[in-house]
Formats: sequence, structure tokens, C-alpha cells
Amino acid sequence: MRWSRIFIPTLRENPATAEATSHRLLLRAGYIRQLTAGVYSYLPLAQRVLLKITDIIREEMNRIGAQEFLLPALNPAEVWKESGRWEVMGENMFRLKDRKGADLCLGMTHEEVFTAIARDEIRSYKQLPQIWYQIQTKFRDEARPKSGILRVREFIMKDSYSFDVDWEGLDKAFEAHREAYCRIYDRCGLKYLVVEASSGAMGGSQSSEFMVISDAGEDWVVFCASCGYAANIEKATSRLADIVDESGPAAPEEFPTPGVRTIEDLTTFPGGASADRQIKTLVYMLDNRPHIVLLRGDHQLNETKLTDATAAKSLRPAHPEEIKSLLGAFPGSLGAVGVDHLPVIADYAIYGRRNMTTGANRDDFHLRGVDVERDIKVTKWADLRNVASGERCLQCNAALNVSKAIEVGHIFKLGTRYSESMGATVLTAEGKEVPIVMGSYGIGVGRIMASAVELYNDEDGICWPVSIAPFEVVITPANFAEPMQQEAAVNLYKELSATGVDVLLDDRDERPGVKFKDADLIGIPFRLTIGKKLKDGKVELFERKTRSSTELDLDVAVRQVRLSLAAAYERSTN
RNA sequence: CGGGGAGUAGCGUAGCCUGGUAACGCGCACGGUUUGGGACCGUGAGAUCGGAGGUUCAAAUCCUCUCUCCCCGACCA
Repeated sequence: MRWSRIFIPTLRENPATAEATSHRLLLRAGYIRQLTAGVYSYLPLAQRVLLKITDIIREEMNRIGAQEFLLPALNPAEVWKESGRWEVMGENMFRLKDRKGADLCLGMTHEEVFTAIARDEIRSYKQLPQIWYQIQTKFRDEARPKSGILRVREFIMKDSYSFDVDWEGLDKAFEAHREAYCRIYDRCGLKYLVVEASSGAMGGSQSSEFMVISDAGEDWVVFCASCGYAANIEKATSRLADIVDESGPAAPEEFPTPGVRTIEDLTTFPGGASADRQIKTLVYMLDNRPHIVLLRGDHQLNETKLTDATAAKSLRPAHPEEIKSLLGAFPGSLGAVGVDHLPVIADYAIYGRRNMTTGANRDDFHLRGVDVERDIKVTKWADLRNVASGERCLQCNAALNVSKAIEVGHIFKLGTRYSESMGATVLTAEGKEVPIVMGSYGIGVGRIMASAVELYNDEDGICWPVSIAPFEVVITPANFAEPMQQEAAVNLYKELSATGVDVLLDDRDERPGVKFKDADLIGIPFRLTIGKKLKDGKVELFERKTRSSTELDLDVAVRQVRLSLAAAYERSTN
């Protein structure tokens, strides 16, 4: 491909509205353009990257015996009503009506449609197992699209679904996917973690997410560098440092705390207590019924853990007025001592604690000397708190890290949730009718692209891993109008192309500086520079990532480029 | 949905407070000089200032409504 003929609208300045690094660079380097909030056009360079990624995905999916489909993005309401998700998906689903007034939606995911096919066509255990996948556009009406192509309303996803007669079969399909996903992310050159994830309200027994550590991410992951433990913060647990409480009074003592509203306030208030000696009292509406939630003062509630622990379908913090009428005080002076008219869900971290301080359910008053076991009627103990950085790993006792991450993939054991609601069953060898056991597995294709940019960039632009770069090599003659340079450049271009190398020839009538800057910006891994030394039979090979260059004899240049490429591929898969 | 910010030429911005008929840099076109890290000189094209309504002799500027985008939060099988 000649640069003069491919559409690469690079921007000299940073776009004003782009905050995230990947957003800024993909825009500036001419990969993407925004159409509207959360909807992007992929320009030729981006399309080349996406194709490289999807080629890798296809190879690895096919390797585990998966079969590629292409399902409709436009779905009738019926299948979604059958599974019950027409209601569950709520505002996040794009809905529309056709000319006859029938309800339709744009697919957010494809459990329903694939399950409908399985239900209609698969009768016998002999037709199983199956792994079906597609690479297709999904639509989700996100409340807040953000960070360029990281969180969008229309996006490309590889989604696959496994169908088995039994759970052992599902375990195999799940494991096959886990391994395939690792190969895919390895080959794309990403650094990632496989983390335990919350199964959520959708049932199922196990799920893992594939996470790229990045500040641009929206999830938090907890991981242990020494033993490899890794989990989404919605699932992660840790060991806390032991606290020895001295015994307190025989009964809680009320004391005035005028103006104290927060845990922090009480730590500095005379007669108060440090945060880890306080009990934090929250009131939540779980399926519209009030519950008290207790945590140690310095701990944060994780709402997903609360949802998982209570199997609640809906959850929200109670409003101050609701709290006042339930407990007699506003937030800031709440406690669970003596409360027996509301369920109390408490985090394990306050189990057995003594001589604690908490609100008195009387505005501007607190209680000290609270023994949890003696004074509070806990109806349910659960793990509710967010793990914090520096807490100890349960497996090996090393300090845990907590980092932001981009979710690039999610594999999920669904079980029979969809096959049961939609009636997808098979006959077993014994002639018994059983629901098909399913798994569902997703990869965000655009997120792989964005993650690679987040991971590999510098002040000059993007530094793509070779395997997903739009071109592997760019040939840059300092002056293309100069006949010697032109001839050498065109010959190298032809020879490299002939050996299957993806090469871009910068044939533009631009000054060398412009060509170098553009090549760096768009992030081509290798640049063959042809300049003044050509008269001595020399060209230069520049590696984008390391900014190192080596002088090559013209006649070995093709061989050397291919060796360097091979080495770069080798590195990215290790 | 709550809070904050912004819409002026293809891009980045100034002008707005204190109304007087749109400016600068980059990019673009043409001519010339240049050619190893975003060249220089000259000439030129390009904006009814997001939209609608209002105030005024006069509105990018003041008022009202509205649309869109960005950021923080809520939300996110």
C-alpha cells in the first residue's frame, strides 16, 4: 500500500475532547472518528487492526472446534420475552417498532437467538457438544459512553456459546475457551490477568474475566504478585491484620457528638475512635425492603457483593427521610444496637469485635463500648467489603495490589438458565429429556485495540505489537522524488510484499520530518529509512518501540527485516 | 438521572464580562525557495459564530427555550 493512496487523516494537534490516551491517539493518528456519543467510525488503519485481531480470534476459536455463525443484530421481542430479559435489560436495550407496530430490539448479546436455534434444531445428545460463535456488532444504550472506544454503545464482539448434555461437558468447553482466550490475548501482545469474577444475578457457577491493567479501565482487580491470585474486586477477598480489642464497659454508653457526621469526623472528635474501631451503618433497600448493612469504619461496601450475598434483584441506598423514619436518626448517627425490626447484614470483619463505637440512632449522639456479639442482632454474616491495596493474600500472605483494569473478555458458565426458560432440551442416552447445559464467552474486539494503545504508547504516538499493527513495516524514503531513493524504495516494497510482509510505502512529497512524525504517530513497528547513505549501499532499520536503529546493507535489508519481524512475533507470544 | 464544562473555518483556539458586523495558529489551493525529525516567503479559498425565538438602531456578545458533545458521579447479563 502506498501512503499517498490510503486515507490516513492524521491530526497535528491533540483533539480537544479526547481524554483517554487511546481515544486521543486513535483520533489523532487517523484511526477513528466519532459519529455521535459512543458510536465511532473505523477508518482504514483501524479496520486493518480489527481484521488482524479477528483473524487471530478466528484461528483460535476454530482450533477448539468452534463454528462461525453470523446472527441478526435486529431481534424480535419474542425471544427476549421468552428468556425474561426483555424486562431485565431495561434502559440499556435499544428498542424499536416496525411498521406493523411489532416490538424489536438491537441485540446486546446473543444467548437468546443461539438458544432458539439450538432448541429448534438439536434433539439428541448425539448432536452435542457444540461451540458456536460469531463476530458481530452489539448495541447497548449505555448511560454514559466514555473514554473513546472503551465504553461505547455500538461495538464489535466475538461471542460464543457452548452446548453440552452435562456439566462435565460444560467444564471442558469452559476450559477450552480459557486456553483459547489466553492464546488470543498473548498473540495480540497484551499483558493481562485472568481474574475470578462475580457470577451476578444471572446464575451460573463460575466466571472469569480477562483484564488489562490500565488506569483507563473501569473495573478494579485485586491481584497477588507472589502467588498469582487474581479477582475482580466484586469477588476478591483478603486477610486483615489482627486487631485485639480491650474489653469495654458492661453496656454501651451514649455520648454527645454534636456536628459529627462521618467516620472521619469521629476519628478526630474528642472521645471518638479510630476508623477501624468504628462500625459503619448503612441502610439499603433490597428489593424495596429496608436492610441494615454493617461494616468496619474504614471499609467500603461493595454493592455487587451485597447483591450476591442476598440474591437481591434490585438494590439502592435508602433515602435520608426513609432512614429517619426507620431508625429515628439521619445518616451520621446510625447504629444497629438494639435494632430488631430490620434485618442486619454484617461484614465478617466486625465479627466478635468489642468495645466499638457506632451511631446511637439519635442525631448528634454515638455509642461507645459496643460488643458486636452482645449488643447487635446480626441476621446474616457475609463478605461485603472492598479489598484494599496492601491487605494480605489469603493464599500466601503477600501484600495484595488493587488496580484499575479494562475488561477485554469474559467467560461464563451459564448452566441451564436459558435452555430451561426457552425449552432447549435433548434426550440423553437413557432417553431422558434434559435441558442443554450452556456457557457463554465474549471478547471485546475494539477493546483489544484500545487496550493495546493504552499499554503501548509514548509521547510520539502508538507503538503497536507487530501482530495487530496495521502494517508491519513502513518504508520511508527521505526524498521520494530522488530517483535512486525511489528505485530502492519501490524495489524493497515489492520484495517485502512478495514475501508476505505487510508494508506501507511512504511515497508522499513531504519533508522527511513529517514522514517520520506520521510513522511514529500511527505506530508502525518497523521503519526502513532510505536516505543519503543509499549511495554507500546502506539503509536504516528503525524499531518504533525501542527507537533504536541499525544500518543495513541494501542487499540484506529484506532478509534482516524478516528476521526482525520474526523476532518481534516471537517476543509478543512469550 | 444528579453535578460541572463546552459548542466560533477541516483541526486547535481568541473575541463574549463592557453589543458596533468575525481574528490567530495549523491544515488546504496556487507560485517560488527548500528536503534526515511536523520548513520558509508570497498569494488565495474557507465561518450566516450549534438551532429557534426575543431585546436593541445594531447581537458571536444580553435574555428565554432547545439540541449536541465532553468530564465527575449514579448505572453497566
